[in-house]
Amino acid sequence: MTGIRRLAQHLDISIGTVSRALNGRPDVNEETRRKVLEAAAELGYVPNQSGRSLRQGTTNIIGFMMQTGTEITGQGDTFFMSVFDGVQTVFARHHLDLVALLCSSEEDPDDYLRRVVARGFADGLILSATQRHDPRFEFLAKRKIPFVTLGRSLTDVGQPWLDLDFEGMAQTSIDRLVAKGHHRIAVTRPHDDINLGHLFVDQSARALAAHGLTLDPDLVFSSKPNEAGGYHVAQQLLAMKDRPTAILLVNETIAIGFYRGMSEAGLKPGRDIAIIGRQSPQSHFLSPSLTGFTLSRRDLGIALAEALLATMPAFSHFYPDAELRKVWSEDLVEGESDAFSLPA
Amino acid sequence: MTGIRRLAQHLDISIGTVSRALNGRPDVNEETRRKVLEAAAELGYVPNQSGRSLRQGTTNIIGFMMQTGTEITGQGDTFFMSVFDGVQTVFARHHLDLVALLCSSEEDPDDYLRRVVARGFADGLILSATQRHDPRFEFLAKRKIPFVTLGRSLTDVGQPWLDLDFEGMAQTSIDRLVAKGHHRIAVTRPHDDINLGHLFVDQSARALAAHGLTLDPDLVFSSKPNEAGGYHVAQQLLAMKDRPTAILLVNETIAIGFYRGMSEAGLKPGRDIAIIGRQSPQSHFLSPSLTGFTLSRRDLGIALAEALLATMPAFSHFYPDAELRKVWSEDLVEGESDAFSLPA
DNA sequence: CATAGTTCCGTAAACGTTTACGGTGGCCGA
DNA sequence: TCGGCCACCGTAAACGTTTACGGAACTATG
Repeated sequence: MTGIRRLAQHLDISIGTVSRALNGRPDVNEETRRKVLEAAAELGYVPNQSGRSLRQGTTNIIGFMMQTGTEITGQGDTFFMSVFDGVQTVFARHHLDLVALLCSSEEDPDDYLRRVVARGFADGLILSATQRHDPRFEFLAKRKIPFVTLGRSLTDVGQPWLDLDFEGMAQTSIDRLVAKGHHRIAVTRPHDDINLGHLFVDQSARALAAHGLTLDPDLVFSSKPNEAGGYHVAQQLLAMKDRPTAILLVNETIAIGFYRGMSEAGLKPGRDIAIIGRQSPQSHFLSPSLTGFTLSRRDLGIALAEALLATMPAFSHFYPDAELRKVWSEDLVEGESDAFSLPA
Repeated sequence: MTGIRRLAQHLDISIGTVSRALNGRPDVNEETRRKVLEAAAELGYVPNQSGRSLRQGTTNIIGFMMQTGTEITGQGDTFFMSVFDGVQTVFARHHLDLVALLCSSEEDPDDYLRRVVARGFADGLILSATQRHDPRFEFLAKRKIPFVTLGRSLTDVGQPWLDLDFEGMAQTSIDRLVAKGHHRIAVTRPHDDINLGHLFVDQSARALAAHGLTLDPDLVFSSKPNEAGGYHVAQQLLAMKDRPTAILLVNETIAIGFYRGMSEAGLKPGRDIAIIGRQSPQSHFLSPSLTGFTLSRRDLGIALAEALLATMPAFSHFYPDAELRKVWSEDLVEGESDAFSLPA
């Protein structure tokens, strides 16, 4: 005699009533519910997840899919850890278990997702490292699996997304640098069609245009989003005959490599080139200090979780007015890396 | 009509035979097995995991528990990502699904583990960030849940573990530095009772003793395993009147902070102080280059997976002679950070 | 030919839940 | 008194598998 049956026998009531009591159904006497909960705690009863999954066709698991190994994510990965943390706190309130599904570098993300879904692993999914054209979207939409993405994509199937505010960052940065007298300004963009990084480039161009300036195509650098990428950009940029006086480093981690590249060339950020980047735990140890955007990753995770739950029928009533699609603004923290200004 | 029943009906055989065919049981005609597999592929049938879990009492899931948010892990987290990758490749061969269980900074790891286990989440677990005295060990042992740990602990319940070769690193480092004429050598250790970091300190002392030297207690620095920790160590160390001429930075990421601390004081690694640390993707961007130990994280993950499977009855025959307890040696990559030597 | 053994397959129970359905008893109003 | 309603509870089916058991057909052995 195990599980709920044991509990029922111990209380001398039927298993149906026990189940109803535990699941908060209305049609059970409050007095008996009290007894059931008490006995459950006493006997240390916890419902068997396989049993309820089988019956309800639901797993109570949400998967957060990330890529490992490959340098696509690049974020130094503490980024995702923090976001995950925020997501977790929301789901915990609903007794949903959050697990990280790390797609190995050896496996195709699409195949991996297919396996996960075929196995009926999760009730909902969070996708990161979205691609410009991402087949996963349609796949999930066709199977009616609720999901939300961290990052935009051109493949829109109506799912909720959250993303960084590329446009806002570009606008703010350009305005700031132009005000300091710069007119040859370089920007970086993701090397592949990850996310909608091109929005950053586009908006930079528009912002420059508003000041009567143009974005030189030679000053758009494609970079892997890691230290090596930034280092490589520095090498390319410093080899130019007519090198820019300022640069926007849109990714979190590339500033570290860029600094290294500059110092090897005997140059100093903020003195020889103005830099605006993004803050990260690692960037705090750069010298001179980095001027860059900062982001509450945890809040981002919370918003991500709420957006997902808002689309799941069983939970949507908890979040009637969640923002389903939202760019996440970042604050600019001023450092010394963009101190370099040109005479008017 | 769904699932295996549909498949059976389509083939006009019994569901029992279908199940046996799919699960590779011997008592089924090879010809029918072929047909079943064919039809399964055609109809896109995949067994319902809840059903088999309920019946077999097994989930086919292995959980890799990590801590998030808190600075305990510190490894810049790419460390775990890489290890995870290695684990994954092994499990994939056995159709085991690996998920990452990230314990939030807000939750007690013991409570978190309790929840995971109560839910019957996984067939086996990998624990990281082991503590000097770790209650999780006995908890799992009592429930007879197979697990392996990445890191040693004084709480030994006979489970397999893999760990870094603290003794080897200490011995190699001390010998090397002493050969360069250093006799005031500092070492770092984890700030809390994480892992068995004290082994590093102990072995350093023994190695020094073998050279007729002693380890000054004032030169043992306790450090959080992240950039800030290294920075703090630098500040303490540089403020000393009789400061050491060399230091061992046992953690992967603290060198970055230590470098920063030195440069702020106008000092240069490898010129004013000899440093031996540990390599990481980030440390490649340090200048001067770091002399440090390097580790095949992926291989470590593979060994970890094999050690776990070796203790699980259903898989142990695949790994008859897996090494269950092993320190993982690292190679020393020579850089410029320990160039500083003293005249004999 | 009788017997034993082997190979293959069908039957049905079991895993632990949830939930539709129906039933009992009490209360209330007509 | 009766019918109806309500609050509560028990019964049993269902979810999709796996597997112990037994049986049928066939082969080998004497």
